[in-house]
Amino acid sequence: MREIDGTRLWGRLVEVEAYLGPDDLAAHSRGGRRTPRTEVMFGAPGHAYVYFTYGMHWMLNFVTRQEGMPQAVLVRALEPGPGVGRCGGPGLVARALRIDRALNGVGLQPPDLYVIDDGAPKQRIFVTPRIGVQGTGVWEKRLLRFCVDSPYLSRKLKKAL
DNA sequence: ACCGCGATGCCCT
DNA sequence: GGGCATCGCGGTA
Repeated sequence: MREIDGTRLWGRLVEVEAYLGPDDLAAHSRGGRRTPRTEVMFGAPGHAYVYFTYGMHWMLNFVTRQEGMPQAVLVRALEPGPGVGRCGGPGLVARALRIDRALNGVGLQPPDLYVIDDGAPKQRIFVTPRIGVQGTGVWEKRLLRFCVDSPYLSRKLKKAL
């Protein structure tokens, strides 16, 4: 959920991935790498980790663990709320919700960026391996992608199911 | 439907 | 200087 100039921009979480640094070889924080980019992940939970990749895409993550434990959840797909564009993929999520470097490190609270339980019915959660993490040994097989059955999943995940 | 590839800039070695 | 937690296009079926 975001509130920009009094208007709400939101989507319902349908697909996420966990990155379990420092052990996780697919995580930016693997091996305890603490760099200007990964710094936010080493901080307190409940903050946004936003990074830039492929020269054009921003990725939104939520820091999840206590200080010093650099783990985060990547938001891969949302069911778009009213007036929100397609969110089926992490790059599209950031574009649709107008997320960029300005949100890196911010605490998850209104109005800028936050998460709520809107009371929607609970759904069964499916797990699959993560994609785009080749070359990470056992970590590319771990079931660290979590999703619900939804028409708004990312393209690659639909393929994996 | 599937696959291959180019875009494009920043991070880290 | 290599590679990247991606996306959409254009080609082949």
